[in-house]
Amino acid sequence: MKRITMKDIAAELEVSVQSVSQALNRTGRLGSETRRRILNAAERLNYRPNILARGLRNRRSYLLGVVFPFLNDSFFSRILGGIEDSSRRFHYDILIGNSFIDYSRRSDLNSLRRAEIDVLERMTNRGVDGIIGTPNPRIPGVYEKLAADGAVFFQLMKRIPGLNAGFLGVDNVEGGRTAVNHLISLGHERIGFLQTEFSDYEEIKDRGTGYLKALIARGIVLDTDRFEDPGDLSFHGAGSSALRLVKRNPDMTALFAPTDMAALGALQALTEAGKRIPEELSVIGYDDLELAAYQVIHPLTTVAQPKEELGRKAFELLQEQIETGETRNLLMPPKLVVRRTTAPAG
Amino acid sequence: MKRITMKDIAAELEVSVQSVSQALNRTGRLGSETRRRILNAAERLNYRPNILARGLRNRRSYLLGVVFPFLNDSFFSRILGGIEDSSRRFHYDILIGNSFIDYSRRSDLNSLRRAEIDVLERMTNRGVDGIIGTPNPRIPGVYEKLAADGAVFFQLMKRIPGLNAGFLGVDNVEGGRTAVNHLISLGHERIGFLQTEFSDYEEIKDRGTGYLKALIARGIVLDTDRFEDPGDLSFHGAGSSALRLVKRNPDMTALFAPTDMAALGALQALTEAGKRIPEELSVIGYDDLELAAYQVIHPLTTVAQPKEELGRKAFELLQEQIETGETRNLLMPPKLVVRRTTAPAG
DNA sequence: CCCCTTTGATTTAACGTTATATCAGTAATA
DNA sequence: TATTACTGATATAACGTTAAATCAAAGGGG
Repeated sequence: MKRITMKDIAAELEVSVQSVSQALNRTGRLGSETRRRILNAAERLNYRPNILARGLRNRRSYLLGVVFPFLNDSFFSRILGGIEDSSRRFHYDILIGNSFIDYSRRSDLNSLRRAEIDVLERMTNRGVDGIIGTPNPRIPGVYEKLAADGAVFFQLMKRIPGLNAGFLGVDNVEGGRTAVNHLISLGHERIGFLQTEFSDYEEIKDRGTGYLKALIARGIVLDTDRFEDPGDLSFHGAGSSALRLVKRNPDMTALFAPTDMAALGALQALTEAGKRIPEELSVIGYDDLELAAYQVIHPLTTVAQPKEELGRKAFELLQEQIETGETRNLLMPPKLVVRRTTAPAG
Repeated sequence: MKRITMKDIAAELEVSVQSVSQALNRTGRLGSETRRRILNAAERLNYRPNILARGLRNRRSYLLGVVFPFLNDSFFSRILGGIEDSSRRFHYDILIGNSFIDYSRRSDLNSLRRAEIDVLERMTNRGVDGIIGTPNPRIPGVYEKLAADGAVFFQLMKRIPGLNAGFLGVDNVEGGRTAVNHLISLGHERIGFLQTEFSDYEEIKDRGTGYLKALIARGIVLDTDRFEDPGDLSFHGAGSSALRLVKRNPDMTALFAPTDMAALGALQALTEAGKRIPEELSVIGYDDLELAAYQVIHPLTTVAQPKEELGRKAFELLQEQIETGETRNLLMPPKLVVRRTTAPAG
């Protein structure tokens, strides 16, 4: 079944194609009677605009690219949901792509670079008005080209130093401080931190900075070197780290794990080692994954990042950037969610 | 910075635009020397094809629509990852949309219908070659129009009765049977089932059918009415259901929860009620959400649906449908994942 | 009654690409 | 040498839409 075009409507009513366009878009000055007839015919013939053609002509596609390292990740997919939620209202459609950023496996940078460029090029070739993405800071020189390809880029969560593009993230230093302040306010002083061993996990480093700042601000004297353990922060890696920390610091009463996954790994390992939580050791995580909320034995106290809100906000900022050309940077506050892995120090 | 078009290359080399097109696409018959010069210039000037224009001309967009009830859902986002994985290789891009718009508000069928139609229309207006989606069977008459709008539709996970469109799902009866057979093989006979109270959860009903069939096949005599409890299968609802079941059947030694979320709710409620799992009661779930794998105390035995594989396969089938016009239905086998919530009956 | 403005509509051209037809020149065939 | 067949390139038109220019007719003011 052939799709109805403006041409068809024009032929049907013996008016010009332009009149049809004007009636449908309420531009120009068309007699109300003619407009009515055209609108009627469009309805009757089930006319649907061809957005490709419109985009070609207008050099404005109302298409948005969204590039995340992973799509099959609960964290990013919730952000995506937020973006979709907003963009729909403004008649933007979303083209998705993942860039395969893979920190843990240390896949070679060149192929990552290729993959990332490839996704972006495919999007710009489609004429996207803009791209929201979480860039890989280890791969420089990828996003700089974007502007040349006519697309506006907006950075979400991660940021390329010196790149002239908007950015929205969460204040990780503040988040770390919030987590540790919570522990301190419960009476804890000897607080451990699961540090990352990878130098480019900037969010984790920042959360560690927040940890230190919270301690200093409260005047807590601590050999933090002894209370930090650099591991890989995977479920199992974090478990090992936590055990090492506990062994090294028998007097430790609380632990700050900078990701929920790490917190779960720690919980698992510690529980199996016989530690009672939170009676003997308080644990706090970071991210508020859905994983965390449904822990059967240990609903996890954590710091929440407003995922849907991040997506919505990112879209607003991108849109603004498209309209005005101005780039804005913004930090949203994280939020503490108290569940059942933390308790006053005995 | 203006994007380079074929026109620009043509002007630069003083050849026709058509020659440029032929060189780039290896169509027609162009002298190898001319072709070389054009390819060189394209490279040098950083030419990028305009896929909108190509799509307009070719009436083939290499665009795919993906419509799920939710985007911010770990289950669907993993499927999406699979689709993306495949489609990328064939130079398809993916337009996403979610059909269950008002998840916060309690929405009536009519607005759901509007939302679903809206998403689909936006996609067809973009000239997508096809749409992969999980339709809402409670809303008939939505997808029938799609063909008229020139788009191929492929059903994933859920199916509209009588709709002439391909379908890919998981065999839920078989899955239910697999789960219960596992319990039976561990020596359990008095096995409970968390039934749904909603009549249109066909997957759950099917899993229940599998439950019954497994019992019959092994010659187990059971008052299944007494061992089923129809609840809402949410985390908390499943918890209440599980408690009711246990109270009503003190001799019950195993429980089949037809979703992981329900299983977690049951675990939570049962554990709090003092039930030791799996010593006193075996529990098996369904879905293999990431939630399940990381249960600290109770890593969950479950039936896994191959999510990424589903996505990939769905794409293959859709592509085939685009190429040949033939629609295929397919059922993939679910897979048992044994973890720590099941043990031999004491 | 003529000029000017307004109203309502059409014509033209363009967005970037590509299928089809065409054309000029050369080589092969009769 | 005239005819045919190929080779390498170009010209034309079209996909569906819309901005800008144009045009015809009607109304208004002096």
